[in-house]
Amino acid sequence: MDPHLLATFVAVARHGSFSAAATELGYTQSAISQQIAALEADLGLPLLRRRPVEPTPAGARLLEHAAPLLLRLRAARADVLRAAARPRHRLRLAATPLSTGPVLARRLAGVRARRPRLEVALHTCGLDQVTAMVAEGEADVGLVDGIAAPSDPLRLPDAGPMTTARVSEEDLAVALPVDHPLAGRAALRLAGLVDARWVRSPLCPLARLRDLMGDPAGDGFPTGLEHTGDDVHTVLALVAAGHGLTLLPASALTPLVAGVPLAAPRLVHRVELLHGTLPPGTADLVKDLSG
Amino acid sequence: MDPHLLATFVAVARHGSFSAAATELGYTQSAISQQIAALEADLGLPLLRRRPVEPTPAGARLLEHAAPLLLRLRAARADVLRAAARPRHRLRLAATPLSTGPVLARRLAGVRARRPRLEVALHTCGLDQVTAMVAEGEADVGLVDGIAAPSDPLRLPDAGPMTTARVSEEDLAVALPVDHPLAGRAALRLAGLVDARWVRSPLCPLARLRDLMGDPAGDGFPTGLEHTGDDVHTVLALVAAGHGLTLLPASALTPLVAGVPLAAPRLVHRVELLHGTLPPGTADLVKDLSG
DNA sequence: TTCCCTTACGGAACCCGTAAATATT
DNA sequence: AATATTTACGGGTTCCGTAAGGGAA
Repeated sequence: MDPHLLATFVAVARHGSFSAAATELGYTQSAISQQIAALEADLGLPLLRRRPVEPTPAGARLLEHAAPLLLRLRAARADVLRAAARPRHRLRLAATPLSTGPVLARRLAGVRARRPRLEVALHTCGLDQVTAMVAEGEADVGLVDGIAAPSDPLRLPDAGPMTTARVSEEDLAVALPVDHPLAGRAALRLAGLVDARWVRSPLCPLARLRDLMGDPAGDGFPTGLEHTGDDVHTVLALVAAGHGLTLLPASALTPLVAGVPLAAPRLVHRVELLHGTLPPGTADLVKDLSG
Repeated sequence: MDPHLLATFVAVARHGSFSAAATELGYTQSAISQQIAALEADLGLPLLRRRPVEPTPAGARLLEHAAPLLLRLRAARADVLRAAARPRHRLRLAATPLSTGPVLARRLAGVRARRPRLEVALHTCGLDQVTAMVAEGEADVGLVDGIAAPSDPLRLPDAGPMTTARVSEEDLAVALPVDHPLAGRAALRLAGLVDARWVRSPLCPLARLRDLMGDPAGDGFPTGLEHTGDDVHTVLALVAAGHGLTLLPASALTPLVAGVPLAAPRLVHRVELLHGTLPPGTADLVKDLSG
């Protein structure tokens, strides 16, 4: 189970082709063929069906393990190197789009005011990428958001030992078109909305909602439209146009949409700060950010 | 970061000696020396100080990553092989000692009554070993227990993607010597016991209690005596002899000790069932066990 | 000196590229 | 026939064992 072989296996499975994987990895097709053969010999099982190239059941299982394993390997390397790295006067932040609410923006402003020479780089992307960037040391600190019961921690993808700290919790609102029949309500219950049409987007993970409603595998929260991307503005526009509902922190609402407070179950939009071993000199800085 | 090198690094660090690690792993000292040199060259950092052999700060960080990484690697291999394995009429259970309460024992009896030809092997050991055994396929199903807020899942060590299911939740009791001044109380609050003397044992993880009391790094729950082992009987004897208090599920109490219900915070002793990909034919069996 | 790790060196195994063979569409 | 994977083979590298070389107690 050489990680090297595991990585080529993942590449082959992703491309569905030995030759394409070879091109990506800078090997010859022959080398890829030999590597896959070596991996299959090691496990004593066929992992890929050929022509067309697709994983066998055993291969599919291995694929589920491979990516997180390789990530943790990179994360371990990054963490060790980071522990021995020089102090920087540069803070690299990775954040999910909704994590940068007013609470954090204010704290970040405070940090910058106190340290005028500090350079801050902020990159926004999806949850998995944020955790991966923090794990691999491409970002010093990550900011992630999600929906949770009050004072419950977020459930984050596992990329090795990392520290999390609560940054803020904020009320959730159901975003609706302004002319929606429910737009006038004072508050809404989630249970009454499981059959409404929802916009599926990474900003509002419906699977998480089903989970919280005690219906993990169920078919609640049907989606008329699926949006891929990290863009809050787009989602608001989709909701305003009547494509479906979504759940957002109250501070993210705009005049484009109507926002009705979510009454029950009691859920919050939670923001957490995420980091591995911090480079020397940034520890107090992180403390300022987490409050 | 070859896992092979990582494994020898762990062995060397554990033994504090190149030669001892060589003996354990079946290599010559020279080979070990070269492997460590290769790992240090790969990372560009010294990982071990020599004479005496002990990890550098960077090496210490790597050690924290290495063990879980190697476990996940073995777990991935086991999971893939398991997916292709033959059905067995043998169920191998691994369980923490307190996980086998009356609820589970009854269900297990039911399963055996319905499947007379089924052989059951049960091994009890600590939490980390149970998860490792399940991950590596040495056990088909694991049973683990812990203290949690009601209907909250347990926090388990991470050994790769595994499925957990709630088996039972039971009230907790504070175990006291029968002649203890508090033994007559109708109920006790945990907050009033943070300064009492406790028996530290794997059966009642005090770190977890501090965590639940919102004092993760604190010095609450002082211990007069530390017990290592998986033995409930011994812990009860220690408590009865006045070495300290402990927290146990009500069903584990014996006449040796007095048990006072825990009133606040509301905590339960929770048992969960843990398994990876199940061998064909055992899926329904697991469903019976989890209820 | 003794113990223990490091370095030098040689043989075997491994890994990848070239190129020919083979299988599927 | 065309495309894509497998196999054969050779050169270069890696890896481990033997054996000699150092440094600390």
